[in-house]
Order: sequence, then C-alpha cells, then structure tokens
Amino acid sequence: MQFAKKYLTEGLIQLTILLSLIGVRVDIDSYLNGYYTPLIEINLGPSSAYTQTPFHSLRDTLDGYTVHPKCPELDYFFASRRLLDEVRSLGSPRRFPTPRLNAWLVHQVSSATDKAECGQPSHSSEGTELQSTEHEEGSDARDHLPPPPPDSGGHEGAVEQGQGPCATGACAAPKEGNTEELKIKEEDEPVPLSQLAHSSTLEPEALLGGTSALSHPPGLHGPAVDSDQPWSQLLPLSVSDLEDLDSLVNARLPELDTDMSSGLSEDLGLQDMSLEDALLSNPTAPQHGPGSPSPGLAVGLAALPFASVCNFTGNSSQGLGGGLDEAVFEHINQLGLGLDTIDHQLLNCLDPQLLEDFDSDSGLSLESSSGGPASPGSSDLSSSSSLCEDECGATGYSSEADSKSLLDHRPWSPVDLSEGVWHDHSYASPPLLTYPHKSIKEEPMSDDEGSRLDDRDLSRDELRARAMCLPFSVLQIVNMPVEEFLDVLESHGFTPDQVTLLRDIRRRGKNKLAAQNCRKRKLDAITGLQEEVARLQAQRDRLLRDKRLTAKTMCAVGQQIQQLTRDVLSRLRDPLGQPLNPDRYSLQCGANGKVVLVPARRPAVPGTGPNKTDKRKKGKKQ
DNA sequence: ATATCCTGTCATTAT
DNA sequence: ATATAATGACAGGAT
Repeated sequence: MQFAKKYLTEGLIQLTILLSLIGVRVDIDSYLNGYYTPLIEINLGPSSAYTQTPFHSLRDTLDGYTVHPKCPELDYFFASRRLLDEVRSLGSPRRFPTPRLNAWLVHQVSSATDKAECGQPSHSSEGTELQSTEHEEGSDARDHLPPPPPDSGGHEGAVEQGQGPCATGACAAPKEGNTEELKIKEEDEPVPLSQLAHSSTLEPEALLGGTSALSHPPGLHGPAVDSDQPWSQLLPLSVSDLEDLDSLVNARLPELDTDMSSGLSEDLGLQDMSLEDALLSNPTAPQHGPGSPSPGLAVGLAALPFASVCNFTGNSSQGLGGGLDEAVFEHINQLGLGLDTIDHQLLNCLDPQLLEDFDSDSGLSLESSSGGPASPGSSDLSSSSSLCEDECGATGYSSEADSKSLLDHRPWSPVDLSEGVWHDHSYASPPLLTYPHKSIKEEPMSDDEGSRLDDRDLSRDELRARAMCLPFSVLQIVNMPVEEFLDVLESHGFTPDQVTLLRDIRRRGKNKLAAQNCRKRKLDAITGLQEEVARLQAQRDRLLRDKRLTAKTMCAVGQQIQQLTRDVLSRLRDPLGQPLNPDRYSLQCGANGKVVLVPARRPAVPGTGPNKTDKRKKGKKQ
C-alpha cells in the first residue's frame, strides 16, 4: 500500500522518463546457458522489471548459425528472432499466474554479482535507462555485465527463494524512501518474475532445444496456469518456421556461392582445340566411313606416281609437325622436284576441258577436305604412313576395301594426290572437311565416271593451278612453310602470273582454313553460351523459388512477431496499473541489440529509441 | 520457288 | 614490311 502510494505520488514524474526508457532486458548468453540471470535480475529488485537484452551476441552464433554477415535481408530475421526469444524469455504465458503482467519499470539492471547479492542493487547510467538517484555509484555496470558464471548458483538460489518481491534483499530497496525504483506490482498477488522465468522452462525445452534451464524443478514454480493465449500455438509454430528458415539459409548460402562462382567461370571452349580433341571431334570423319582416312589423303597416296613421296612419307611418319613438312620438302629438294615428275604434270595440265572449266564456280574443293582434317594428327599420320607403305608394296594398311573405295572416290592426278601427305600442323584446330554435300552420298564410281568428274571435283584454285601448269597442288602450296614457299617462288622461274597465282592460292587456302576454324570457334562459342544460358536460367528459377519461400517464411514470422508483441504489450501495465496502450508502445530492437519498449511515434521513423523531444512531450502529457 | 545452311572468298584488321 | 590469323560480309551451291 505504501508502495502504491509512492507510485502515485512520485510515479508520474518518473514515469515521464521511464516510459521513454522502458525496455525489457534479457541476457541471452545466460539465457542460453540455462541461467536466468536477467529474469533473476527482474526478480531481485524492483528495478528489474525493465530489461534490455544485448542480443547482438546472438547474431550469427545462436544455435550455431553461421550466416553471411553481408546479408542485409537477414537483419530482419535476426531482429525478429531476437524479439521472439525476448518474448520467450518472459516465460510461457501459460505460466503467468495472472493474466495481467506487471510492467516493471526499472531504471537499472545491476550486474549479476550485484543481483546475486540482492541487497546492493546497482544501476546503469545509460542514457536510455533511468538513472536512479539512489545509486550514487552511477556505474553502468550493466554494460559491463559479464555473462553469468556457470557457477553463479547464488542467482538461482535467490530466485528460488524469491517467491515474492520482498523475498530477497533487493526487496528491501524500495522500502522506505526508495521511491526512485518504480515498479508496478501486480494488483492481486505479486508474483516474482523469477517464477515467470522458471515457468518458461517448460517450453524452452521445445523452443530452445537444450537449454539447461530445464534443470529447474517444476515444482518450484507452482501450478501452471493454463492459458488459452496464442502462445502455445504461436511459439512452437514459430520455432518450426525459424528452423525452416534457418535451414533454408544455411542450405542456400553455400549453394549460391558455388553456383555463382562456378557458373561464370565456365569455359566457353573458344580456345583452340588440341590435336587429339580436334581429331576426336572432327565431324567430318564419319563421312568417310569407319576406319577410312580422308578421301583426299587416301586418293592422294594411292595414286601417287612417284614412289619417292611414298617412301619419304613412310620414313617421315615417325615425325610430327614441321618435321614432316621439312622432311617432305627436303626430299623434294633432294629430288630436285624431278623434271620427270614436273613434266608429267605439265602434260596433264594442258587439258582443254580444264581450261574451259577454269572459272567454274562449283564451290567444291578437293584439297580443302583432304588437307584439313586428315593431315594434322598423329593418327592420320600413322594411317597415312601405313597406307603409303601399302601402296608401295610394304606391309601396312589393313583395309584394302577402304583404300579401294577411297581410291574410287577420289582418283586424281599426281600433284593433287600428294596433298594428303603435306600435313599442315600450323592449325591447332584442324579444319573441317569442306565437301559435306558430296562426300557421304557419292557412290564409288567407275573409272570412266571418275575421270569425267575429276575436273568438276577440282576446286577453282586447283583448276587454275593446272591451267597455269603449276607443279604443286593447292595443298602443297598452302601448307608448305613460308621459307619453302619463297624458295619455290624464286627457284622455279615462274612467270609473274604464276607467282601471283601461287600467292593467291596460298592466301585463299590459308584463309579458307582460317574461315573454317573461325566458324567452328563461333559455333563452339554459341553452343557454350547456350549451355550457359540454360544453366543460368535454371539457377535463376531456383533462386526465385527460394526467394518466394523465404518471403513467405519471413511474412509468417513477422506476423507471429506482431502477435507476440501485441500479447506482451497487453500484459504490461504502466505505473498507474493501467494496461499499456498497444497503439502507443511497441517493442523495438535497437542497434545495440537490445529490445526496448518504446512509445510509438507518429512519424514512423525507425530508430533505436525516443529522443529528448519525445521524452519531453511524453512527460508533459503525463 | 524460296529459305536456310554450308562453304569459299574477299576485305580488313590485328598479331 | 611481310606473313599470317581472325573475322565480318558476301556470293554461290546444296538441300
């Protein structure tokens, strides 16, 4: 009665300040450790009703969660969870002895040690909290409040003994003249919040999973008051939701990282293919049937008129790359490009039909296909070698039918037939065969047919070369090293037209191969990009799904938080014993991680607490 | 007859 | 300076 009178007389003034500083504090560390220090504090003295909880320590560590610190979307989640835990820390509403929970307006939450002593309430001088004039020390011990030691049994002892506000030494504080400490007691039977705290141990087992708070014997808390409040429904639900959200967050964060990191680093395959890759991926190979070398190569080797070429091909088959070319040209040089051979070619070049068809734009090329894919590569090299040996009477080629079909496929003149031997190793990616429309469908033809189609199958440059009586095939011209080419130009006494033609043939041939490579690269790039698009699309769909799920979960949690906040506010009382107007107060989580009860402000400015203006207005009002 | 694709070629630029 | 690679653009043939 005396207390109530003091409240009535002095409370108004202090309430002006207190209301602006009001808050609820729960030490989550001790909370998690099963010690009810904050609640003990509440119980220990009249100053304990209002607490602020440094929940920030919870972030990223609570329940072992490790959330990326740069995820702002999770701020709300953690704030909500803090608030939810804050509410939980008050205990289960079921355990509330009365439906009306006192609003404990306390200026200070002393340190754990102080509270354990109970008779020496300390206080905090923080601006947001009421500073008690009774405590001269003015130390903000709360800020330095260490986590409650595990062996701080004094707290529990005090709690268990504190069946009422006056059960402990702290209760003596508000006795005589201790009017600064304001608290609104229950109108009926003051029940220490310690009991409320203990009452919360019933649910934390399910809610917090493993808090040691369960060690408290339930018998100390008295009979549980069953409540029809939504707590019993909300809390378990919220826990499950939070777990879902947590699992979602934990599951998605690393996945997202890996997806994003891996997705963008995909090789588009634009780089040149290796020789083996090129050979394996050469789409033109099947066109000649299994086990069949390219027609040009086979034909060229089969119809080689000079055994010397065959010989040096076989001898040089062990070499690769430029070695072969060098060997070939060296051999040619040794032969002096035998006049006999050249004479044979010159005889062939005077075909009038060739001259007529010289400018025909058939678009077909013989040399391009044979020289491109078949020439570079060890496998082809070996096959060509064996084939050559076979043609030269040596052991070697396994499939006579293949070589025969290839022979039938491409019978040709000596010059052109040697093209298959002149490998071009200057391209990392062997070009494609260049007669896709014919090579597969063409049936082996008779010699007459072949001879009739020879000229038509020649490329324009081949025709030009034959018309100009050039003693080299297009492939030879194209693939020979530049030094050799220059030597040929100088040493054979070609006319200017022939030199020009040789240069053009070489230029066009190289450009043709380059174009093939370029197109292949382009296709590879397109294919790679298409695959990347598909993969990114799938990733986007996954992320959108997760986003929707997360938003849904967050919405549910937010609603539960709102409901819990309303419930908490409805159970609080102001110093006058009047229920708090839920429209005028709200629970907020400040930047310091503490949850405070703050008056609602008209301009909904998100902030950590009321400013001085608000305080003044509040004070004047009341 | 037309559309589309493939290939060769030219022109240009970069290496 | 020259050769060559790379590539866009175009033309012609094949389907």
